[in-house]
Amino acid sequence: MGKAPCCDKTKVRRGPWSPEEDILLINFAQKHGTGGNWMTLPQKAGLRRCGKSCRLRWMNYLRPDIKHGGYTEEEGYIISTLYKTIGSKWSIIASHLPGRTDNDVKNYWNTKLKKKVTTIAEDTEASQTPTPAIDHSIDQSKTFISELLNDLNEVSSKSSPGQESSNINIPDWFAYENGEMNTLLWELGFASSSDTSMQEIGDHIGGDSSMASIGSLWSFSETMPQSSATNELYI
DNA sequence: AAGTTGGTCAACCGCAGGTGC
DNA sequence: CGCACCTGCGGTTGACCAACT
Repeated sequence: MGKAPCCDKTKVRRGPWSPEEDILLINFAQKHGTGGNWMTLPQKAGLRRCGKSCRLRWMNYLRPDIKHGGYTEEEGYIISTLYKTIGSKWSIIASHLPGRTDNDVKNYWNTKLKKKVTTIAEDTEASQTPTPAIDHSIDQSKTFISELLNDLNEVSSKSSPGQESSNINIPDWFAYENGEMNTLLWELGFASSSDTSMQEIGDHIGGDSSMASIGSLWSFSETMPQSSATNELYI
């Protein structure tokens, strides 16, 4: 048995939203919030739209905290780095960029960054010299890594409940001494210099850069498409 | 000036996962 | 436990616009 469609497509409006429709949705959201049922919202709000369409319009465009366009170099860098690290998990990537939506981030990557990154990769390959990363403060890098680890740990715990860290294959990079790790972090642009240590990062994360947290990260990363560059995936 | 091409981005589609009955 | 419904997500499409020929 096929899945029932979410709405009758012959009875709902489709395509671009008119200003009038936007106003109806905004007014309804301001009065009643959007926490209820999206499927019944259109009727209550007086909209001839599918609930999914209303949700998408609100989440991606009408929310008051949304930023449109004007991506900074910093944001572009974060998107590129996260994409290399976790792949097309747009919602996770967007959660690291206040005011940005998954759709917006995805569009920005597909239309601008993908080409840029490909070009840089080709240039780098041609010249055999690493492309210098954008300069970041150590604090920014630590915060960034800490948040990323939290997110990945959360996803990992959901995707493989009960998995013991002892059963996890520890990647090569984990065996790195601080020196190699520093270099790796620097190469990936997580640090502005080579003086960020795993201990510092561990302290920042909460005094625990142990096998368990790193291991859960690895168990998560095992489900990810592997990068051709061996050191890109594992942070 | 008209036609073509390429870039951008809002919106749609289908699927997966969560939840309640 | 199985089903139906709802939400969220990622991939894709298509309309619009600017740049180019």
